[in-house]
Amino acid sequence: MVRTKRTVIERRSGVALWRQIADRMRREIGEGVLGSDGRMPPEVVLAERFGVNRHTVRTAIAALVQEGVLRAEQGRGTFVEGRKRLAYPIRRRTRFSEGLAGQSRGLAADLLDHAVEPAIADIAKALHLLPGAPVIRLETLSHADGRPVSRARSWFDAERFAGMAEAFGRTRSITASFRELGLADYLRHSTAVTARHAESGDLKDLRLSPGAIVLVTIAVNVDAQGQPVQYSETRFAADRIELHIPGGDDAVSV
Amino acid sequence: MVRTKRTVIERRSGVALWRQIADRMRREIGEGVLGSDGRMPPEVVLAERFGVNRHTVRTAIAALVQEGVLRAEQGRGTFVEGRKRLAYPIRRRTRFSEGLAGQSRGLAADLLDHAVEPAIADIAKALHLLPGAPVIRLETLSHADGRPVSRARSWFDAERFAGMAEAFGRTRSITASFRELGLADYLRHSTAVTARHAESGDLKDLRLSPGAIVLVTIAVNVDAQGQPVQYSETRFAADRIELHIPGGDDAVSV
DNA sequence: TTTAATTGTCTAGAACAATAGACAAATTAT
DNA sequence: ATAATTTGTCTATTGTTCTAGACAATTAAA
Repeated sequence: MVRTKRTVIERRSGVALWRQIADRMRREIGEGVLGSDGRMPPEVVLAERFGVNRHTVRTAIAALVQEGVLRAEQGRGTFVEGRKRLAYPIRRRTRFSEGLAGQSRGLAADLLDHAVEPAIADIAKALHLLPGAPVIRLETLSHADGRPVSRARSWFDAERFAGMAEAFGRTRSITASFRELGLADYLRHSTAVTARHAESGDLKDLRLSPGAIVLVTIAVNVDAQGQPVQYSETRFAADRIELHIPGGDDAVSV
Repeated sequence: MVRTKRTVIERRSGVALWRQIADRMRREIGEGVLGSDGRMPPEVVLAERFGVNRHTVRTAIAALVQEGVLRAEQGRGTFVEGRKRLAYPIRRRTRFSEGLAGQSRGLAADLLDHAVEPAIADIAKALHLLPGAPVIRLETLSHADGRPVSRARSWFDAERFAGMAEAFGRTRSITASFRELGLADYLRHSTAVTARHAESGDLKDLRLSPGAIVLVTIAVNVDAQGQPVQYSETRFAADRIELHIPGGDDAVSV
């Protein structure tokens, strides 16, 4: 990543100074610009650098401490708890754990909720089903290094993948669950990426502070015959994950 | 895009209520949830829905009017000016104008600035040059439908593509400029995507309000022999553009 | 024309954010 | 042991944001 200019803190922008500073420090920590030695500059120095009062910086630091990014010790200083952003490769055939393996430990996925429901238009279309056909919805949360990195909502044809929720709850893996249900392999058909502010539910699950950004991917997986098997919307904590799209093999058109 | 729950407006979050509401309305307008008929609900209704005072909603609307997303007419109502997000496809052969052709008119790219400078480590590495080797830096701004959509910073080997700035200033196209300089074709080698709050420079160029989000892509283009020809960092206005990756993969596949 | 619906403007007070200064408490260096 | 450095706590003041209410101005409908 290349950075040249100095972000100016904006007043009267509807975003409190402490929040702008917190967001910026979080980013710079992720980029290694700040606290690369694990230690943050003293509050007075940061206040000077951002052109604000020391108390304002303290509020920002308190937010990052709350988030688990920083740790403050009286008399000693403030230290970095989090680490650099993980690179998440988006390829035709990539699986969560393979993608992050080697960069992090403690990979895990939790099943938060699941339900069978009628497919709304978007999902029916993506899965090549009739609107209203029963689909299984899975709400999952993925961790790396003990920190939550993504929150996903996936839909599957309830007829073809009847035991999906049960299998995922046990295996904690989509790939493994598919295999149990007779699908040996699958490919990514399409992925749309956008970004927005995290919503309150995601703030909680991903342990973010208000104003934090999520990268959102909308993806469709297909089986070897090109039949859609999974539709999903995933929210990544933008300050913990970076999506990588290698330009390798040619792609199926949309 | 699928949405189930109702985003709660967060108080004491460091983000002013009017800004949270503005951000959310901008997003819902982009998704067609709000103002799909071109008309916004009355202020009183919006205030009720968000659980805030009418004046707070008015501040949010004023920001979106300033941004060009809404237009308010006394006695008549408030109307949508902007339109849905454009899809920007990222493929092996990614071209700006081809990508957005058919979705919008008035495509244009402006050259804001250019310079020859020594390559810093990141860029030298990406372009397979020695650190400090001369590179051309181009600062460009792209529009669609008369609205700015992306702001890019690109680097090229100054030796191989000596006339790049002049050619781009004239042709307003990277593809055309490459062709003039003897490069008939190029491919996308890699793309990294992340997201963050827009910085003050981009706020101005992309005509965004503070707190707005930009999608950032770091891309490397290569020639037919695999030799890197361009390194670029592009910031897209996240509420105007959605990146589309045919045949990618994402996080649910644990 | 009258009425209803809607945006625009004004005033005043309450809640929140930022500044300023002083000093306490803990740690490290001299 | 003493001094310097650094985070933690407290009080007071000022500016910004949010709420509340009233009413004007404009448009469209009855």
